[in-house]
Amino acid sequence: MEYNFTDVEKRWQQYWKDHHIYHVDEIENRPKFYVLDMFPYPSGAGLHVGHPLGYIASDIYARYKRQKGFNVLHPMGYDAFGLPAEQYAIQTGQHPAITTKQNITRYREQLDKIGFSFDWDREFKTSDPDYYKWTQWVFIQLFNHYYCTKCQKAKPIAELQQHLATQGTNELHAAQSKPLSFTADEWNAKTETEQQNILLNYRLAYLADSWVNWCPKLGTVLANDEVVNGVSERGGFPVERKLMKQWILRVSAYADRLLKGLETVEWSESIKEIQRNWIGRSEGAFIRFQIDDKPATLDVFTTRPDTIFGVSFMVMCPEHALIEQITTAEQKAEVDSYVFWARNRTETERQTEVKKVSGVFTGAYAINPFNGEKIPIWVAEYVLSGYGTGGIMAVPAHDSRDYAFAKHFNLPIREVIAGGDITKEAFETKEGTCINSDFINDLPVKEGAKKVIEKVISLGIGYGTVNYRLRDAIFSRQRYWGEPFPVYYKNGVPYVLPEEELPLLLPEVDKYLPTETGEPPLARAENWKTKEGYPLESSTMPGFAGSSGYYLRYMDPHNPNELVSKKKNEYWQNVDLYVGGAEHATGHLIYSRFWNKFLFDINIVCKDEPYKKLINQGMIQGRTNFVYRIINTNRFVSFGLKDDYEVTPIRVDVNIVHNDILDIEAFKHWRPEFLDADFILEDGKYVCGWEVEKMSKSKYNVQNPDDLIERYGADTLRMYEMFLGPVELSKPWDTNGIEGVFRFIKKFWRLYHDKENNFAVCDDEPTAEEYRILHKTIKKIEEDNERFSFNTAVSAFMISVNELTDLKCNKRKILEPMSILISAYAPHLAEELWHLLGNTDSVVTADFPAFVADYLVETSTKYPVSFNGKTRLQRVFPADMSVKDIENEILKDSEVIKWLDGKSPRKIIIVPKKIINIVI
RNA sequence: GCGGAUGUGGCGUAAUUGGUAGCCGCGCUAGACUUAGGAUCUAGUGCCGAGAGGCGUAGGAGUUCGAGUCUCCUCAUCCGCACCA
Repeated sequence: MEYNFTDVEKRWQQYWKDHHIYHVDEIENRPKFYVLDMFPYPSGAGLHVGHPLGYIASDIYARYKRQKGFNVLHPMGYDAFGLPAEQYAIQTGQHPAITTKQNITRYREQLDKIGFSFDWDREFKTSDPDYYKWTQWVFIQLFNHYYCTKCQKAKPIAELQQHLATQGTNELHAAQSKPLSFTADEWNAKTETEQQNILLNYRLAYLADSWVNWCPKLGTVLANDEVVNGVSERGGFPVERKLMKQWILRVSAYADRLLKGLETVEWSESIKEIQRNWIGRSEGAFIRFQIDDKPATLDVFTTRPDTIFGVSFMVMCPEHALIEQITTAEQKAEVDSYVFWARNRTETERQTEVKKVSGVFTGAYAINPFNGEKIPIWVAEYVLSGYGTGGIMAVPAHDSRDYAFAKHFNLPIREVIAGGDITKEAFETKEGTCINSDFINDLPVKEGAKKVIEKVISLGIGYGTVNYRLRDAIFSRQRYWGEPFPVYYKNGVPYVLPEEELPLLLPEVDKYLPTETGEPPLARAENWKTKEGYPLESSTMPGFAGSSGYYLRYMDPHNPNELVSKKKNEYWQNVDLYVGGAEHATGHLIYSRFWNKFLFDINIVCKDEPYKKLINQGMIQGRTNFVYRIINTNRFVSFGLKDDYEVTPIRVDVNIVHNDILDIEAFKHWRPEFLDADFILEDGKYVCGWEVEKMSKSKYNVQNPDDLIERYGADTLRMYEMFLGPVELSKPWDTNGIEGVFRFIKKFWRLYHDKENNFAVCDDEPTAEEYRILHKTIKKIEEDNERFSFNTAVSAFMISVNELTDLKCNKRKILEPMSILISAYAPHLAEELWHLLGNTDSVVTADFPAFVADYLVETSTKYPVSFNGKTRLQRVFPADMSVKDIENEILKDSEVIKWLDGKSPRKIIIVPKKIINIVI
């Protein structure tokens, strides 16, 4: 009997649990380190081999850091609110809490089998009332704060009220939905309800009518990042635009800080770039255009104020409030029908027909403030309501979209930047010289823009500004399975509940569907109102509510009085290493940063950024196997011969295929229709084809970690997942290679055992060579761990085990440190060996072995000798030999003389301890 | 279209600072052992060539004594964004 991983793994998992080995407390004099995995949504399908990839990497790092003397916080929990459990509840009538609980139990079992070092004492799920109490609490704080644009931080709404009561909107520096203007007297004269409505214009969590992504199939509104290519991210259902009253978070107020903060975090360049694009900062100007013959103005945002003399028409988005006011009687019918058509188009339609030009003339004109020219105002879909002001000044000569529009409707195109050929296409460069532009003629573009902005300011019709693409986040969902808003309505105006009344519990409902009148499911709950009888909000919060600040709660998970205590927050600070998928780049990772910055502003947390270092693990794709059935038969032809027949490829369960060879007997019993199938073989085997696809049940390519653990053990699975390649890289799962790692684990075990599998480690003094191997390994593992290069570390373990096996080394002074080194990777194996070595404590708490450089000092160096850069031979010289001496020696070498072939070297390059290159 | 990343044996990959390209593992070949197996061990395995040797890191050019690594161009693949004014 060799290494019995089943017994060993079970035994130590129990031991770790019984002895609370992974429990962590704050320890004042010990440096902290916080390692966090993006917490999982517990889906019904359980874990497949792709999920633990990141968890294994972070677990290795957490264990390593602990052995290096850090107090490591490494928690786990569940993002438990969400659509799948609710969809399932709608179908079956079963409460989503029950499904969620079952799924979590399954997840936990699977996670436990892999041997993670999570501190489960800190576990929570977002659907626990003790947890969502704090999600609701943060919402109340957001509601009670506004963003001061002058001091660039959140401030209490009471201060804003004070300001309005004494100065009105004068000198007000607040992020707002729309600019308002009134005096203190006007404010004070307003009713309570009127004032509350106005305050919504400034609150960081506010209620507003806005054009939202409405998904009828899911019966809810979605945030921008939840809509992908015009369909819902979950389920892939169509999304429409709809004007609805919704809770919204004023994320846009933090756009600039979210952008700047990226410079302070250690994230991959690609993910920072995705966030930068999503935030989409652009510099330009707001300019107000007077409408001809009307007491109205049209505001535009432009990044190219330098092209103001090239404006030949204006465009408003179909949602623009001004349309009704300025459209002329003659144009009204046409405009109405266009606007109706455009507003009711789905996101998908819009996006697939981007190249199609459409629009309609309003009949109204604006006046160019710089030359008094009358310019026609159009309505067109290509101008978006959510960006800038919803209106643009069109400069067809220097913007390709305006150009296409002008060509289509035969509008004038006027060149104002020299250098292009506007008869062919728009000339969009930002380097160039202004022409046909009055007082900015001959100026470079940048100078021209500056001058125009100065003029705009002096005319009092605008200002230079920065605009962001980042939009406020819709925060309401018309669903059941989420956090209830701690909000009630009085006179139609929202108020938040007092903090003492939290948590506001999710009520029971008879059905998880909207009411007959189209209200969200919570409206079905009996008595869904406050003690005083005011109706409560019936929407719930979105999935990202609970995941935005969860990292904080792990610091102080059971605190009933605070989200996190000041003391514990100051100890744990923020996440040192965050591991998770790159798909959260524009969702969770933005919201979470926003949420944290707000909590920083109100002095709840001590760090401005939540996640210092981020690693995005790659996706593990499935490797699907195919068999080939000859058309109209039950005959299957092997991969290499299939081209001689007309065949249908059929996906086959990867679990009955080994190294692409089909287990024919298993195949016959896989499905009844294959029972009497026959086969055309090559070399007596049926060879399957393969393809890389997403891992999914329907493709029969799912590899379940439990099966692999049963066959090879958790340590093998852990090391194999790391061995596949760099953590960040996406790669197809291929079980074939796992045998190699399995052999390695057994070989490692055999170092400590004799042929009869008796533990046999001796106390002899190791040789210099054995010490060299050990310290080379210590150095390598330490370096690789530090740079998250776990694949190369596994390979380094294999090399040293091969070398120690060759030396038949079974010496304690080598093998004991080796067991510590490998414990982060193969904790069960390491713990067993550690105890066999006579230790009574856990290897988890052992110190990482100290590297001693002396053991690696070489007395001689083997030099590759190359001629014109091509390596020809090798020569050994003492390590301390001078360059001059080496040169003399090498030229006497008979082999070198042979390669010189009678010529004399032009130059000899000798890099000490590296290389000798002879140039002929 | 814009932005980012990647490209190395049959396969997954390695080469940390410009210094012997292919470590480690899979697969494959041959052999040993064996109550035949999806176990273990030994040797070999980038390509061409009998060999000497030649070629070789997507392709092309360049810098350098020396390039997988640096620069420029081209191609391919993946990811993100996409009427963002």
